[in-house]
Amino acid sequence: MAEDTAKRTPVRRARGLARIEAILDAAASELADVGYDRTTTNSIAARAGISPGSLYQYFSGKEAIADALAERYAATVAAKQAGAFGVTDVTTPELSELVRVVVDPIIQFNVDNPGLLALFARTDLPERLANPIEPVEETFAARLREIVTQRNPGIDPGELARVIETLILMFRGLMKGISALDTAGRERRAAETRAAIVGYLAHRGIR
Amino acid sequence: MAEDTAKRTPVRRARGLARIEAILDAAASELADVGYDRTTTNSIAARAGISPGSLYQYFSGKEAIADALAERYAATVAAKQAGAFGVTDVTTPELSELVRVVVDPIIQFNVDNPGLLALFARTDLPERLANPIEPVEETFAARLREIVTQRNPGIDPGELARVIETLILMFRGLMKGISALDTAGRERRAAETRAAIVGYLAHRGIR
Amino acid sequence: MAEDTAKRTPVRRARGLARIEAILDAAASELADVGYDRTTTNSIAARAGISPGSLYQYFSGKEAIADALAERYAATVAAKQAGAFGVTDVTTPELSELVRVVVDPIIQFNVDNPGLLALFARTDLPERLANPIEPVEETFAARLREIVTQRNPGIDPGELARVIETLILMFRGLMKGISALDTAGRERRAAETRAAIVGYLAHRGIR
Amino acid sequence: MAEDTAKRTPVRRARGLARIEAILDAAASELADVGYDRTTTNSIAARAGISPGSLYQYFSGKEAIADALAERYAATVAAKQAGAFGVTDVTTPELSELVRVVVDPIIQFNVDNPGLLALFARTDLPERLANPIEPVEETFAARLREIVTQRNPGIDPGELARVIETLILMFRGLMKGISALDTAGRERRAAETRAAIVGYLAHRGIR
DNA sequence: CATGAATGAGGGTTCATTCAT
DNA sequence: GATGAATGAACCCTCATTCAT
Repeated sequence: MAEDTAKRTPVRRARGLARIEAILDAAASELADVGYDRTTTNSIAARAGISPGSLYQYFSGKEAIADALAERYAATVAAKQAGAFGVTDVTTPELSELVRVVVDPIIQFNVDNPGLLALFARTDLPERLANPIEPVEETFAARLREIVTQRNPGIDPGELARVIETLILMFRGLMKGISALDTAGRERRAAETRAAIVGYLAHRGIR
Repeated sequence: MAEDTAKRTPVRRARGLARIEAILDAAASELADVGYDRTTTNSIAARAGISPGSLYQYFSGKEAIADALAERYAATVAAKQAGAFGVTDVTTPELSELVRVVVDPIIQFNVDNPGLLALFARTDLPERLANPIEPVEETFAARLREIVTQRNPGIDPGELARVIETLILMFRGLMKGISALDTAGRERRAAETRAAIVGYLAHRGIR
Repeated sequence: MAEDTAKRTPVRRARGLARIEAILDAAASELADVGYDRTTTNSIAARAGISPGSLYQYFSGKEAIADALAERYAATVAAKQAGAFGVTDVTTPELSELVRVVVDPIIQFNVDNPGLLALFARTDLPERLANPIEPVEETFAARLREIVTQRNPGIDPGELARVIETLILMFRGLMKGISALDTAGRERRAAETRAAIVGYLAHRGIR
Repeated sequence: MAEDTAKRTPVRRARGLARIEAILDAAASELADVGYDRTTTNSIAARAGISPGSLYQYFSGKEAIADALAERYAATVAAKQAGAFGVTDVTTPELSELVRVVVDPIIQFNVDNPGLLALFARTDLPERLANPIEPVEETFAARLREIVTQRNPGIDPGELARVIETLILMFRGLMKGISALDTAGRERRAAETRAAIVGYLAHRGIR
């Protein structure tokens, strides 16, 4: 996508990157507002302040925009995770404290990026094709897997997989509409989300 | 839409009702397969074995079909709930036992009606308009509210509302894709769902 | 394409067939006027007096229209050939007389169907895919092959193939723009076409 | 377009001319590959190694490129013809020998310039506008006219015109796809082309 | 009532051409 | 001059809805 970017003048490259970001921002907004199917390339272009044709200068089509947005989400999450996790002692803290540290940034990310959930809700993908948004959650899932394994050394791999999947599904559900809430509402939702996760894990005997 | 149904001959009315059911069945299948946006009125008609024109004899449009399907789901759930709940002692059982009795029929309903979730996932609705599917969950929510109130008499109404909402959202997330699983997979998912609900409630101090 | 046509009422079927003919007529006109690439589905629809959407009731797309038109040409040519050839003694007549009898109907067909040539001139087909119009010429080529073989029993198959190909290519070239000529011009062009064919064959030693 | 070329420095002019040649080369290749309609100005620019904007520095548009290419073909053909014809005695040789000497360079030119035929095949021109490629053939036609007149002094002008036109049309048809053939195939095609021309002329009573 | 052909606005996308840099 | 991003009209096609039969 950006292999020969270096050949261009810095100013051009900068403008191109800004355009790409603007398009992805516009796409994210549209996704949040009307979902994937009703997000049109023309509406993305309009929202990004460019013409329909220009959009195709940067992306090969609607799907490519979704892919790039998914990638951008994944990169941002990875960066956020690195920051939040890197400094944290994983084995010592209480479960509820750990959940707060690990989960809160993810919640915040969902609040900040209401388009994210729309990508998970895509209904136009044949079953056999992975939804390109999956890597976003995989970043999260991988970290969870690591933490749970470190704290529960003997855990059965199949059980681990089930637990992670359950956490992801619960989490997705609980993030629904969180961006539309006011600050107090979001904090309440975040508290319930933490409670649900801690409660589930505790009940499951996972520390 | 059906106000003057009584004027028609019984046989006509019966045929009309059968047609309506066929249309709703077809719509549910399509919804399950491709989601709301990609469900076309023509495909519904084809699946129902009627012509596109006939479909509009019974429904004023695509939206009206979704509404009617939501209503039908609500009615079915209400009926099922009545049956499953009516005979049950609500205050005595262990939480985990109660959850099994209350939640399992709902899980089964989701398994049997994969179109249901597609209605919750609609992205084409302006925020201010309630999703017509909500009544389905309201049926469930009302019963949950009743049970929780009976078992936890002094509970704060605001807290109650938050708990119910959280349960609903978790539940929705956990039902995602359950119809596509095999029997063993469904049972595992059901077990995790129960664990999540029980764990959340227990952690919340709700019995 | 028309497998279950019989199920429809006769009047509907008749109208459908008329529409198909109208679309093919319109397509042929457009092809003759502006060529394949510049023939648009919308212009075909407009010329056929229908809406763009209606066109797709009868054909799956632009390519399918070209295919159907090619088929219709092939069928018409086959019918014409049968009539002109069936009653003719092939071995006895002078070459020039035979050419007149065999070639004139083909010339007339090209005059009557200026869209035909546009199909041969398509530039959008990957080499490996046969142009769907080929069968039209194949009908002609097959008859030529038969005649030449009967009159020149010992002819080498490779030479035969080369001769037929050459005749076809010459012929295509000579039909260019014939529809735009007036009656006298057409007759002159036909005369030259016959002369070219007879001359080539005679020079080649083929009787 | 190039009126004030003289004002520029020689080096600039030279670079400009090189650019023009590069653009015409690129256009010819594209024409050969995909035909006129599917040849895009952007693909020409890319193939010429310049930007789309630069292309418009040298040509006012797609049509102008086709015109210039036609002119270049015409000039090249004229030069080639001069060379091949200048040294030849036109009245003495056998017809078949003369045809070989006159026609072979033209065939070779078509082999070497597969884009040429694509210009003749343009379908986007209103009837009233002459195809700008015609001058190419006119060069050829003029020489043919001259030769035929010299060898057949009393020929009727109308008949002469008809013969020349017929030769051109046959020839065009026979050049179709010749570039795609291997060496042996090309020689066979050339032989048939000569046979067709000789045969036609002989049958027509033209020596 | 049922039918299914007809409609036409709008979707994703391309490309000849323009213009700020 | 050269660049290549930007433009927007037009392309092929879909689908919710209507209407003549």
